[in-house]
Amino acid sequence: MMEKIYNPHIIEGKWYQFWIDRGFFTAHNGSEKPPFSMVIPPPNVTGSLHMGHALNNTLQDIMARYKKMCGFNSLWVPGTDHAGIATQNVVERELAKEGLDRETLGREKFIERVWKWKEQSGGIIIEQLKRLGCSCDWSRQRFTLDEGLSRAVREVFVRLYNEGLIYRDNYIINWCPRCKTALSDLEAEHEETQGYLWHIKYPLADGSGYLTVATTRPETMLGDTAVAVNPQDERYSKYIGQYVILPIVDKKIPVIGDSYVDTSFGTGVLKVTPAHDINDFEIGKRQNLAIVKVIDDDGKMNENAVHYHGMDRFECREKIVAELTGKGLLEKVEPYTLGVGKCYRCKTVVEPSLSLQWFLKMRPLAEPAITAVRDHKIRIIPEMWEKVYFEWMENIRDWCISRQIWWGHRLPVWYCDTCNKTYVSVEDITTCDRCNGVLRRETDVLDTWFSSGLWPFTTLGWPEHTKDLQVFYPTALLITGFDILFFWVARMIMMGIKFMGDVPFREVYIHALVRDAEGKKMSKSKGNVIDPLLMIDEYGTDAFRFSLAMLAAQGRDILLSEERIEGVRNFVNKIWNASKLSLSFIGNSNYKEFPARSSFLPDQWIRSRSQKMVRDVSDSIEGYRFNEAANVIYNFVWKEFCDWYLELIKPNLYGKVTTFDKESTKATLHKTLSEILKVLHPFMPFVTEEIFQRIPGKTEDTIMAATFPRFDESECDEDAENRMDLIMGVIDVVRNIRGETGIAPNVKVDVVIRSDSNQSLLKEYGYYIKELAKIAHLSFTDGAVPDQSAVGVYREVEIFVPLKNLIDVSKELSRIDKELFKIDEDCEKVKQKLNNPSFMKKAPEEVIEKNQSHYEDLQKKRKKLIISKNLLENLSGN
RNA sequence: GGGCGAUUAGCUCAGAUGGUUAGAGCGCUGGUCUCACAUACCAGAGGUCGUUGGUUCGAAUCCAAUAUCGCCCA
Repeated sequence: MMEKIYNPHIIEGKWYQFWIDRGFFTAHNGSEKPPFSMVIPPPNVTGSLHMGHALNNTLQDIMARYKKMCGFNSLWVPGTDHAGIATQNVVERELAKEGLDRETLGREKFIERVWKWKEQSGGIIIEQLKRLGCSCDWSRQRFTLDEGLSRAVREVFVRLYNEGLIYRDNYIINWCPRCKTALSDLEAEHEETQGYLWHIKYPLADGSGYLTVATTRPETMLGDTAVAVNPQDERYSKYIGQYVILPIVDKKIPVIGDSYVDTSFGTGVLKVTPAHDINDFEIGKRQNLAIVKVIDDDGKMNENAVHYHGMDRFECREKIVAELTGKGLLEKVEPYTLGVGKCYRCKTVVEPSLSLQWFLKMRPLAEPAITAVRDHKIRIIPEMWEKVYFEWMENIRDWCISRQIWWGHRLPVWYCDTCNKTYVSVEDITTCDRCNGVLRRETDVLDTWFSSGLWPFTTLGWPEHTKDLQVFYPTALLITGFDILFFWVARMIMMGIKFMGDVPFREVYIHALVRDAEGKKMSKSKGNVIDPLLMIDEYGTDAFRFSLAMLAAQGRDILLSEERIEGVRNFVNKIWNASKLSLSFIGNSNYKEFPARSSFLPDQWIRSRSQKMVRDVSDSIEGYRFNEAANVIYNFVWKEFCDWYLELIKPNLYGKVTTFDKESTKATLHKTLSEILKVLHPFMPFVTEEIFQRIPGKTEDTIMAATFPRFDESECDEDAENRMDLIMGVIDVVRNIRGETGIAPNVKVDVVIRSDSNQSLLKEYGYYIKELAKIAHLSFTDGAVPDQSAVGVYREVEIFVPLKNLIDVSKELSRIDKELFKIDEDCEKVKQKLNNPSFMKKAPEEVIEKNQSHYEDLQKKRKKLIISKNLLENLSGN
């Protein structure tokens, strides 16, 4: 017995466990079937499921289940990312609560502690993915710090180093004073900030005056080693070669000429701080300038900052401005909007700082990765993102890969302090083979994204030559959000090509970001997050997933609101109830070998419609138009299947009409319901499994193993659709008249129909028209029309509803007027087209024909309405 | 500063390669507890598709400019 209201909670856990127990998620690399593989964008171990994950993994699961049902050997590899900085931050916060910090604990103990934490709470997100219904192959679950993956990372590092692509150098990097580590360029997020442009006078050394520089960061002046002007700048070129006195520090620094200087920015004089600005650093290199660091790793001023030594950099800024003002060296201050780099993990303002770090040379890796996309070895969908990809890849800069944290892959690098030799090795080493000195291992770890960049092949077993790699690499598809296009997707492409000799995936589908109903990015600080788990608890996984799919239009942000999910919850309930009714009709009959053809028009019609639904859904999924697919199903199920088909078969199956063969209808119902469930399954795994299990004669143990319906043209029947359209149209007209004239639903009306060419059809299905339109007596006429009737027209059929004492004539008249007005409007538009000689000459024939027949239909309808209007006017006049 | 995207009903959004007579959900209005479902059923109102030009027989759809909003990169 099925409940009146669908209750997801008793059902979801049950079937998920069933799928796991029966191993339905496990892919077999010995399978004969063609492979379809994806790797999950590994969520952070620290993470818990947010809307972005929910959308991302829902879409992946739709593809995984869909492809499996289409006969593919479908593999979806799950796993998590160690998320270096984020995880370390979390554990450090825990330590802080105990009054500890990692320094006092020491590296080894700290790492132990993180692992412990990971074992305890690192699995939350995996459990949440299961609640989302994800059909990941959990037997292949990986973690970026797994032994296997760690070995792969070392292997890659060593190879890249030996090829000269990895190098160690002093360069300006983004330093986070709070996380106390270097960051890559991508990890510094630029944020527009209201600041100031301070104009500071630097006196000329010869006392002949001064040059005014403009800067947004006065505290860095302490590290200035030159001022630069553009040699083309007539105002200043004469000063090149002279010296200015750096205020506060009281040091002589040269005035240099460099074409980098933008003459239109500020005063046209640039202060050059090679240790704290990337462009200044480049100038410094070109011009052989001294480099003076003034800010240390804590974000505090260092010993070079004279009397500001030890002061916080922002406090120092204020103090310097005050000092300059006092000395009369501050010319003016103007408000200025500037982009400030912030740490993507902790939002602290990053400090561009000269530092000895490890880098990966990107150009040689980027070239083939650009070509791969350009030659469509990888297709990025929507295509728009290809442009973004190219833009970034073509301007790529070397990647700072070393981090001064502890949680991560420690660089496989050893130094000999005795003879200064550097070793890079896959295996741990202890002694210097040159001088026998004791080796010291590099303390830095790698950027987390370094290991995730290897994800598509390391998860499949690389560097071992595994069967999985052979079968499942390259993966077929990657589904991810655009926020990690550079962080992750681009790097995987480069690494895949480099180490596997082939792209890591054939297609990349980039989906939008989930925002709140106001279009704002969901964030904890804004308090506008919708917790997916709460939504699942409240409305069920299926409703939640389907909502996301419905909203997942390409290239758009997804604005999610709870009302939306509620609406879909109702849809799930609709499916549940429609299935309940259908199953009660079907009973125990399994219809495995039932003849295809039914003489009952609604059967022919729904079969035809169902095929088109199947076709449209497949096409949409294949094109990653998930919203389209979801909408097609939604409309088919609710409108065509429930509102029309189920209502039409009731008289037959309840035994009120015996004209048509019941068994054919039941067979059709059986077939259509099965098709609906299968098509729906990738979107709504749970409810479809639950109902599928109740269908008599099912041949598979699980709907997961059922075959996704294939478009069957032999079931399409244009004629049946056309005839059904007429019947539905006639019913609509009667309903419309009833509604518009205010006839109560429980009051039955009489209807007279006049139709030249469709009378027999309408007579044949008269009973059904009567049922659905609440008609007492339905009769047909060839000539005379009933008095005092409302009239409606559908195609060539005239429908008369005698109103007698039922309604107000004036209401009916205004209804007709309204309709006439619309028809006249349409007529005018079409007539204009048809009267236009160029249209008639240039438009394709079928467009002209369509317009002509449309015009004729409108005219016929118009005439009929005018007649009935006159009829009513005469009557009301009497 | 460079690039990209958005602007369609009260709200949130659909509308590949131009032929639409502009759709949906929610909300709203009116009516129904009709034997699967009131998480439902039936009916209805509501839009000159941001603005201005252009291409075309024909533009929400293509082009250009402009406004507003958003994102990315520097």
